Amino acid sequence: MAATIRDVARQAGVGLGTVSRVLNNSPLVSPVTRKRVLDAITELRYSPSQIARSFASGKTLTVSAIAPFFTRPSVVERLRGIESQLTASGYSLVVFNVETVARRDACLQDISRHDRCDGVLIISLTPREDELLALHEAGVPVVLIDTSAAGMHGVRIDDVSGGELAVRHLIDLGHRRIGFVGDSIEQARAFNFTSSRDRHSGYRQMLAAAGIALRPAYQRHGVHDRYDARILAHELLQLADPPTAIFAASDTQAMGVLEAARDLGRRVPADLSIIGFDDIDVAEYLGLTTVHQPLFMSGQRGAELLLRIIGGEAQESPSDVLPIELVVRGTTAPPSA
Amino acid sequence: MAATIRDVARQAGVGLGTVSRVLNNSPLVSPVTRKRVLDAITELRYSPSQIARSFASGKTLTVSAIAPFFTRPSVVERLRGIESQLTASGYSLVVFNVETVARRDACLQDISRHDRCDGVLIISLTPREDELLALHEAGVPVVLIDTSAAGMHGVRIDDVSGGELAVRHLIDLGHRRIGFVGDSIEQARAFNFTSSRDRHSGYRQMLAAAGIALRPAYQRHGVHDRYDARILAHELLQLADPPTAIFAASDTQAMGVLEAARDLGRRVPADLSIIGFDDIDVAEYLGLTTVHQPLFMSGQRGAELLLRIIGGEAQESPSDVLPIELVVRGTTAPPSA
DNA sequence: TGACGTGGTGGAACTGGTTCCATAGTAGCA
DNA sequence: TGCTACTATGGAACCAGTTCCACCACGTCA
Repeated sequence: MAATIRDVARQAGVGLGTVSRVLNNSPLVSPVTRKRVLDAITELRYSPSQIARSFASGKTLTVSAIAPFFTRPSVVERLRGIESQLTASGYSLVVFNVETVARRDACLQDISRHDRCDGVLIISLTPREDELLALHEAGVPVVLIDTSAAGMHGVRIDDVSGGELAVRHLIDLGHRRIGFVGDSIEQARAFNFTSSRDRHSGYRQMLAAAGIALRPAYQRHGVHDRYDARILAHELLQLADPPTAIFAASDTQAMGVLEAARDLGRRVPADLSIIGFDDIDVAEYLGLTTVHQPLFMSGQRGAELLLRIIGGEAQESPSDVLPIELVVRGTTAPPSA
Repeated sequence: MAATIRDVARQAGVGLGTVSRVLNNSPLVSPVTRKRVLDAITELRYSPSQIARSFASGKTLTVSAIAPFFTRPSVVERLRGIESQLTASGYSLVVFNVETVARRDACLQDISRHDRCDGVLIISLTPREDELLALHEAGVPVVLIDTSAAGMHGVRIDDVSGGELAVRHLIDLGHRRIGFVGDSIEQARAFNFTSSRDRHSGYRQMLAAAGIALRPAYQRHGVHDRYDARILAHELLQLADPPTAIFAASDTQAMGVLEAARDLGRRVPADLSIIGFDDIDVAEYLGLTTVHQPLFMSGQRGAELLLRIIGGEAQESPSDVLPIELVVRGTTAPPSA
């Protein structure tokens, strides 16, 4: 059917190796021969088979990304960063969406067996001990984004500091009664998510540093979405002694808190201050005060790092920590009276 | 290094073909032999090379999706539908993000040459005549999502009817001065987007049907994002005789219109009614009246259709039209006075 | 003049599966 | 008992590239 490299060789009156050399831009071809080959390629409308190429060379020019909940704006933004970096380097991106624990485990196991990609990017999911071992044994280059693990390369932020940053902002404004809304502990454990957990640590540490007692009733955990966050915030706001400020572990959850405030007629920020985390696209639209993290860049850097590892460049610093920044908008203010 | 099928054959004391048959669940293997082979596989920790498999069989078990502006919530939702359907069928998804016209053209050209995937899903981008020809010639199965083209399979909605539906709602409420904010005509032409154009047609037809004269000043076009939509809405609202209602060609653009109303102190819906299109996730959050289209399902159906085509099942009906629905929320009301 | 190096070239061997043909074994049947 | 038919099996050929070794021609240098 389609022309093969042998057809081209015959047509051009040269050997197989020469055509291969032309295809791979080897300098060891004389200009005259090169032209003859190129002419034959054009004439036969030849296009090399990528699969045969991968098969013979062992390189697939493909990278996999494993991402939980693909629809979360923060994840999408990271994927966009990954895609931009990969296509710039001629690599393709295969995407795996993880929405259940079973699939999470299946994906992480599969990597170790697949030879379908040259490397893997794992977003927000932290491999467990046994999985780390399997990955190491399989020898597949892996870069973690938004997490880290012993002996693994990664690109992340300091979530504990981020939590501290958010809570310090609230304390600086004069708040003492500060609530927290974050991910369900069971879900986080099942998927092995760490960001909400770490931001929560930051929350606790900063309160402790300010001499504010921790109140268990002020700390709520639920599924990472607007709906659960809204319910949790309802609970917080209906306490006898409700918080005057709430730190949500993500902007998505902050949106749920905003809804709850609206439901209960609390004015934001007059009656209630709200701060989120991530600085996703709609945060600006909603005027949400939040902690900005470079999402697009995390994907870009992660992909770049992975490609360097694939290319055989040894990386001294295993983990890249990106800067975060407080973005004050309209949902935080000093507590009223 | 890793065990090959020949190692397994030797270990199990059987022939190559038998191992291959076991791997492919052929019934032509006796239970005893099958067990021997499976034991050898376990013992050698053998895992078949996917690439070699693709190479030999010509099937890649991979599907490509070409999507413009990956970050748009509507596109993400479609991709999620695609991914869910594909993984359920054991296929992988390679994603190509298109953000420039050059990349659009490159992607569409590449498909015809690549043998890297078994089929292609194209989201929102309509191939041109010459591209259609090339695709046809290449013989790659293609399914279009959110568009259609002569002789191509597709999954879409009726955007003209959608535009009519939105505008009829406004007319029914008593509006006569109705503005439109949609995609820039140049950009739409360059990418060959059609949805905003068709929704605009629906707008014009419904106004004509209601005997309302078209006013060029009421129809504005800009880049498909919040920022441009905000500026365009500003222009509309500052006309001497401003519209009492605005139909935005997408929810994203409706968000820009909402911002403009806020900027200028117009109350929504008292002073200004706003209707969007798509019913993306935040539309509910914002209480935006809009035209709902089944985004997730469009991806799912498109992938399903593509897999059937790849499987060799002839499809009689080339184009699948999904239902749309008016969702009335809080941003539309009768005009005041 | 002969030894040596080097740029340019051809082609066999190899990658790890699938496919298909040949063949052995065995049951069914007249 | 011999013929047929069908199951179970082995293994060569094949997919389309890359890689590497052998080799030639030609210039350089002692």
